[in-house]
Amino acid sequence: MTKRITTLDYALLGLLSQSAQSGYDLRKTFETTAMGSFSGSPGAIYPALGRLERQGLVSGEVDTTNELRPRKVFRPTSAGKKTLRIWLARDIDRDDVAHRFDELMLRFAFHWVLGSSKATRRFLERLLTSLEVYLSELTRQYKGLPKETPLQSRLALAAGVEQYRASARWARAAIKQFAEEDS
Amino acid sequence: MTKRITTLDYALLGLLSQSAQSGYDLRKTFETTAMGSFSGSPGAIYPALGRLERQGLVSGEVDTTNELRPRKVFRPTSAGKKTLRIWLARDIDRDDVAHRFDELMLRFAFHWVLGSSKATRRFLERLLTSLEVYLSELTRQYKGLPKETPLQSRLALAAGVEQYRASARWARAAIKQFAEEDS
DNA sequence: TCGCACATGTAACGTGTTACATGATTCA
DNA sequence: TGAATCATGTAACACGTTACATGTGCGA
Repeated sequence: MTKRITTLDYALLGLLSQSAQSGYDLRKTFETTAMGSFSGSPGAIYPALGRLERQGLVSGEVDTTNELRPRKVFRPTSAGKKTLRIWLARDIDRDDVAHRFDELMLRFAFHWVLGSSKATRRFLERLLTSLEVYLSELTRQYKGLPKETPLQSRLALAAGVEQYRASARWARAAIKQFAEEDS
Repeated sequence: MTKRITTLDYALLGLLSQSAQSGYDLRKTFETTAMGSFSGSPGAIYPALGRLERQGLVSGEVDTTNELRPRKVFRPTSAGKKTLRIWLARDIDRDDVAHRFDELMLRFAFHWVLGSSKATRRFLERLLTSLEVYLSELTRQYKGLPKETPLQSRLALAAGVEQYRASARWARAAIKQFAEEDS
């Protein structure tokens, strides 16, 4: 009965895979970068680190190089790395693009952990397929709007369509970049 | 001490402004349309309707036209309509586009409630400005990435940039549509 | 000396998710 | 008869937000 892991947990695991850090360092990353959407208030991140430590996914040790002002530095355990890799390689479906798109992008950002550009290629291809599925659904919805639908509502839906179209273009360009490389 | 109102609450208020509906109707809307991102599990929506009713923002009455199978139909009160309008006309800042973009689009979708296309024009112009502010921030972040940044992380940030660029283009086009009209 | 950045946490609170509960009607 | 749809809800649980608590070191 392994416990449920949240997106924030995965974000922490990914960041800690880049470099061992303290809770404070992680907070600053959330505050200053585009990853801020995954929060980073102390009331979220310190409990999350505690949970991950209890589950054996990260281990924290107090840094004593600077005697006063101790920091607790966390790094992923091998179990944590495995958990992260499983998440990264998960399959993608329509619901992921429809409701959890930023989680998908977070996964992609950490995809370097897997090492193989083959896995990344797979990810991007599945992403593009799901994007196209969802885009055709959205377009159908747009065309099927009752004619009395207010212009604003119509445009709001169109905004979503444009965002997803941009993402699909991006995915196609990204695939090309990874097609040229080898793993 | 007015209670905090969640995005789901506003979504419900907006939908009920279009037409009086039961909880079940609302759930189906969330399930079948792009508004699904704002959830709509029974465990979220029925309590939300109860809260709104206790706060006097909606009123529900049992529909007896169909004797068996009673439905409780909700409609916004005048206080509820006012609350909704205040939310719709709220100012937009950088944090809204950075962390709550779909909430902004939800607001825009319900903007017909305000009646005046002047308010909508204002909304779109503020939105565009905030988008441009955030876009320049993201671009700066992109250019400032350390050169050892993995390609995947770099591309993930680029995906965000492309999404926001698409939104800015959309906003410019929308402004034109509302500039032509009068209110 | 004042305030800010460093650094880690806890407590109250409310909300959403998941799963369950109930029961009638319609259709195959 | 059994499954799906209509229709409304409740209960357990855990998570995130907001606000608070505490204390050091450094620069103006």
